[in-house]
Amino acid sequence: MALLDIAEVAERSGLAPSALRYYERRGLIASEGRNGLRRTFGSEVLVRLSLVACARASGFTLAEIARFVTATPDDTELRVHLAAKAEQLDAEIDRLTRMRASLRHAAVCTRSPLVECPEFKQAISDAPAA
Amino acid sequence: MALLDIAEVAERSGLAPSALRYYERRGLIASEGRNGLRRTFGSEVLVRLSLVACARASGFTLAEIARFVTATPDDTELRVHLAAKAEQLDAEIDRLTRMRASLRHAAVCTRSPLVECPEFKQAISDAPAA
DNA sequence: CCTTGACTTGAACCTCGCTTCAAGTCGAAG
DNA sequence: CTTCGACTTGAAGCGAGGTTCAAGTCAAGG
Repeated sequence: MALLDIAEVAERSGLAPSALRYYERRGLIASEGRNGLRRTFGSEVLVRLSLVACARASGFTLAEIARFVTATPDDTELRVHLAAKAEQLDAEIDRLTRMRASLRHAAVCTRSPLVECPEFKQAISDAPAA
Repeated sequence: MALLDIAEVAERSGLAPSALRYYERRGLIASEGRNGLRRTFGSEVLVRLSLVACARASGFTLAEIARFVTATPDDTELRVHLAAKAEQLDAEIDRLTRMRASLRHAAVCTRSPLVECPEFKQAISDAPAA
């Protein structure tokens, strides 16, 4: 099993070396050891980084992700947090779906200014919490 | 038509006065005039702030929002941008939907650590761009 | 008129997620 | 052995989205 150095991990993950060091500092990833001063990583770090990317894209902060990657099944507090986060994602999916509809309308609308269009406003404001 | 002062707008919008001043500076909102030095706003600023909140929650930057709130139908470049943004929202909705499924699974999973669960990984990695 | 509360301003500050910089280290290759 | 490229470190910096602070202003009320 070949260890990867930071440049390789960076190349294959699409992240900057500086970001990898930052992530290590924040506890999201860990190197396996050192070759001199240089970090060496197992190939599973790539899977970890893929998860990090996905979570970030879903609105998790790095602190949340760091918390999550070390989680074990008996971590009840985290489970509650995850369930709550899933609820948040429900709301966000709703919101994005509506905003997408508004944007699609705005892309063809003839009203001036666009944001005063009743149809646009309607799509935006179909919110339970107005 | 009663003009609102910044404290009232802040109260009713849930934003800090400092945020309102910041938004004004960035061109997202405008006061109607001044009472002495104090800003006075028309009640339609509340609708505007609602739109701003919605757009922010959908991933727009303040610069994008400022651009958008002044848009007119002949603004072709912006229309292209809006259509592209709607596509982005498509992808993001997909992503969030998958992440939500992963979180729901993680909330009940018995695997340790949670992120090594194959089912979890599967839900995350059902990505066209892995 | 005076007082006062809440505004104003501009600049410095904060968090987050990074990046850049300067000075130093060191393994690998020749 | 020397050289050198790419790493290391810690600190300072960046942009985004704000917040806080200190000093000043002023309308409204008494």
